[in-house]
Amino acid sequence: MMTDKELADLIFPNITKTVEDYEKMYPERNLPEGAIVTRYAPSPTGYIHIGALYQSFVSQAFARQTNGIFFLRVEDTDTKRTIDNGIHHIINGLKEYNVTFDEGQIDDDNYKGDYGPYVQSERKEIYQTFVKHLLERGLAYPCFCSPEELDAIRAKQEKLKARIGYYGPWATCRNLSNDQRAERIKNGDPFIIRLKSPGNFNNKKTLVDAIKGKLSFPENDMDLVICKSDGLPTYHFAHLVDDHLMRTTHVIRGDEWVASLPIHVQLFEVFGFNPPTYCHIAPIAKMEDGKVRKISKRKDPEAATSYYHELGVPLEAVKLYLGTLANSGFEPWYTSNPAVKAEEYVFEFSKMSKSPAIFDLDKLNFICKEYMAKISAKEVYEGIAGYFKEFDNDFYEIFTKDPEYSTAFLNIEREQKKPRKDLAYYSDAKKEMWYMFDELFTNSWEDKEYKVDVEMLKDYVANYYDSTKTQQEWFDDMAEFGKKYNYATTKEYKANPDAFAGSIGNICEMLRYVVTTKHQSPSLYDILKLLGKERILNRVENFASNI
RNA sequence: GGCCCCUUGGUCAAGCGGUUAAGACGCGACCCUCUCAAGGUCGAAUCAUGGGUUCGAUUCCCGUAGGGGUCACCA
Repeated sequence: MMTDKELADLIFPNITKTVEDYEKMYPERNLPEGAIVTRYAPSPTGYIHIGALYQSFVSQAFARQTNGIFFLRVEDTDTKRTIDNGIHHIINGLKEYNVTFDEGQIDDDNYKGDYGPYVQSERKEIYQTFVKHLLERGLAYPCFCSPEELDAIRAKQEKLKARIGYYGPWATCRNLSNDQRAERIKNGDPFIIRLKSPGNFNNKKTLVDAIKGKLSFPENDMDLVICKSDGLPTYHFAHLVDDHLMRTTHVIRGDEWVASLPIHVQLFEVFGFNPPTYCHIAPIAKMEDGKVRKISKRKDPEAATSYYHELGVPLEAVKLYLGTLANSGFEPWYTSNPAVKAEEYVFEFSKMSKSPAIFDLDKLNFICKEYMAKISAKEVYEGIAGYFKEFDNDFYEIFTKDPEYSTAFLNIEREQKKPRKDLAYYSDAKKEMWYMFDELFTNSWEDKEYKVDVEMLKDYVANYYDSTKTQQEWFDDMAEFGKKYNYATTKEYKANPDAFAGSIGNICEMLRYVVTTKHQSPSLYDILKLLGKERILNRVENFASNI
């Protein structure tokens, strides 16, 4: 009769370390009371989902606000999904949003932390040690069922309306003798390793999730796969080993995992470890045809963080938006604190929503505008330059030719108590200010109906306009000039429209139209000043000859 | 289908047994020394449903409906 120990040695002859060895190697962390140790644990697909950004941003905030640790663990046990450079894209993609790590791979060439390796494919020996530990105690067993046999079991269960899964009487390999197992292994039969579940489906179990609150469910009685045929662990088992050994205090992850909680809790119990605090975050959703659904990588371009980058959205604003979704207290906090960073807010798990939030583009746009108005013209300039350098080099060249000029335009109506709010995205710059550049200025006055007194404007610009005047003086001058052509102040004109040719406002309007080709623009005074007398006159004359 | 979770205006949401049920986005109206963008004022719009418990339920309990998640050698 072969013992469990002998079987374990047969399966893992090269594993000589023990669970205890690893316990000593990765001791409890020495951190201040209440410090949160958490992680972001992506598969290296290179893709960053908006929900993943949300989770990592929140996780980072929790760790930092408690003087804890936020680390990156690469979950590459699914070799089929791993792509080259996937991690490079993830690290750099998150860095754009100021999400950075204390441990794990912290940038393209540097690694940090004493609880590694932080890449699952490099932890094979550790996982196998833990699997062997179970095998030695008869708490796990090799299973030789082929995918076809498993399908057959499932089909039978469906027919009988039984619970689907590998458990109890359905778990046929559970009852093999060790001699039978050894024989099949020696025979070269492929196998995987399952946990011999001690759970009873009829026993209820409750636990408290930091976000969802009290959760109750039946004990897990499925004999789950813990070690795949390639020798790598499944997610569940890797989660147990890694989060225990890395001394994670809070597992912050999407709530698609709550259904796995019975399994995870059981795994910790089997080893006698304390489980971490679970924090299951509701997903970011989307409304489609009146139905709510999780925002999807396949169907929704806006699911990728790169989408916002390409759109020219200020990435800080995306984070601010995510902050409003995370905790309702966040929004009043940042609106009343002009110069703060999103991650400085003290988040609370208990204030996170239990149900999905529908992504609201209108709200994001609003936040973008607020953000753009709050930062300096210089910062806006940098953001715009960065965007166009990547996506429209022609405009980039023009825009950056005279940084002072461009910045001055961006500063119009900015340094005041209620700053101008017309830009939402960096990419808006081109359509908002193209007419400020002679290279782009085209004779495209489209409003053919609109009547302009060209002679009057020529007279005004040539003989009255003075770019050194203050705004008030400028306006007063224009009022004075207006009298010559029988244009009154707005008030006077409104009171007696028939007595005048028009109002000062009408003169401004004509000038604005001629100079910008548009009926709307930022402060005309500032635009004229930036353009300078000569260019204004050119445009007026140009208008006269093109009309 | 089994198991689990969720449900306040169009959206994000406050509320935690007694409130005229906050606030924000969006929407509408009006006001505003040059137009826009803003800003200001006002407005429309919410407790899924049926039973309990209670002097009193948006708040607590149960059922119903609707929604979501999950049932892989994927994470």
